[in-house]
Amino acid sequence: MRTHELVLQWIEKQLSDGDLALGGRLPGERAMAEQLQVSRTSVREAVRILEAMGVVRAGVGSGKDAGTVVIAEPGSALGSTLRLHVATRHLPVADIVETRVLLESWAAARAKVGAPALDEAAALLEQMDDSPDIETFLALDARFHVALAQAAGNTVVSAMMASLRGAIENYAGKLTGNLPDWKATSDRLRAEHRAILAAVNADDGGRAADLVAAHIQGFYKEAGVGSQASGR
Amino acid sequence: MRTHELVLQWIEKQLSDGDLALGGRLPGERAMAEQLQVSRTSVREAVRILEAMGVVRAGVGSGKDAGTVVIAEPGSALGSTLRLHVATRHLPVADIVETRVLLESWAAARAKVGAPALDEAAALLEQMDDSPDIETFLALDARFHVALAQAAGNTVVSAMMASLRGAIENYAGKLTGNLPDWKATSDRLRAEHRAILAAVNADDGGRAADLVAAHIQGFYKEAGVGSQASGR
DNA sequence: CTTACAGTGTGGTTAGACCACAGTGGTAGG
DNA sequence: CCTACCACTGTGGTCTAACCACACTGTAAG
Repeated sequence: MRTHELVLQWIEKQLSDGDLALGGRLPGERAMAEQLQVSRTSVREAVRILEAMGVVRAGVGSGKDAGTVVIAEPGSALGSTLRLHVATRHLPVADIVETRVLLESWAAARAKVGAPALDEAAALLEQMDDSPDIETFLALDARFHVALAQAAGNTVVSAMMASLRGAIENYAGKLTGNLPDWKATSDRLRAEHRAILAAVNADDGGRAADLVAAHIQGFYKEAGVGSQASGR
Repeated sequence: MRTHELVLQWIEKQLSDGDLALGGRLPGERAMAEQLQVSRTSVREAVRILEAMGVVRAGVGSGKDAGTVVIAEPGSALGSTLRLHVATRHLPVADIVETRVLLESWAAARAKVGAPALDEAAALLEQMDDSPDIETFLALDARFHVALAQAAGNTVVSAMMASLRGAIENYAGKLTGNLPDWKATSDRLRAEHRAILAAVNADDGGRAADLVAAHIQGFYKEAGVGSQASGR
């Protein structure tokens, strides 16, 4: 077994045993190295991996943002991983879109009326009305979809949904260039968002799921991603 | 931007541009360091991250298994990430099981009759008949479920399903200790497997999906993971 | 022709040094 | 007394240079 894996095991055990909790701080790299009798390099490699997994965040200096602290951001981490695999052509964009439809439809159908995330989603829609800028619109759109997914109350589905979105974020941005009329498209997307949210709030899960599926597929279809789409 | 991120960007660009393909070899660590004008340490941190993502595999020595080669194993990588997050108590096991049911049901419903993966699944069932050993049985069971998921033809769903399974593999192993009668349980699981496969081969997707959902939920319920189950 | 072995290039690991950064606390100047 | 400055301390970030184990390759000895 390689040295940095030993460090990983040790840290994972600390987490499992509850000796290290969310928001907690890892010992300094030098301290860990001495404690485990390994070099600081090996400790750093382990920390790097955990950072890539969204399990910790490393900060220099001193004070509240300093040191290596335990966080919980599986979404961005999974997103980076998927993005890389898309780059290797092993994961077709079409499969990602299809999976997104699957997860988001399920989440829309299961969304709990009254969930705080739904209020956030509504607020985001208001902001989108005043955002003609494409970048801003897409950023808010992403947050809207994540909020919707969170309303279903399954953290794993939320994380995966966010990661799928993140994996093809750049890709989606480029696709807007294919659109003939951005204003018309964004108006339509806005209307669809409101319809989806209304269906969810009316506790009509089936309708909400159908609307979400059509919403996502419609965008990629208009932008030129068919079911046989090639990567990039 | 940190140095190792620069290296990551460079490698990702090589992948995106097609200069580096699946099965391809990265330049040696020393060569990359010189080419990018960074230290070998930073190159190694980048490689570690890619390795954790299942994008590359590093091997010592020389010859076929040596060097750092591009692979595509998102499943195990995502699984490790999820497992760590389960350790932080941020991802409840119940959510993982629920997501597994969602993905596998979908895959069972979409499985293409005649897919090679179905033949493999059938062969695995034969092997399971001769495997009274719990460990062997569970390993084959995992492969059976993955094969079933692959028959739907969506690489992202396959990878995620495999990762979910992997994330709670140890957990599932411990759960078998809760079972009153392993032989009875395994006989039932075997029968359910055959029923699922039969439904898929009969192109009865709806029935296959229902059977899969009941199969997975049944196991965890019998082993003591309720919908409100706590992690570990 | 076979065998043994030095050579070469790979990743794996280590030690030690220096840097930038951000709080902390003492101190000199107002 | 108060304020502004600045050295101090501990954090992660980076780099260099060396050595190791490994696995193949080519060559030389038998």
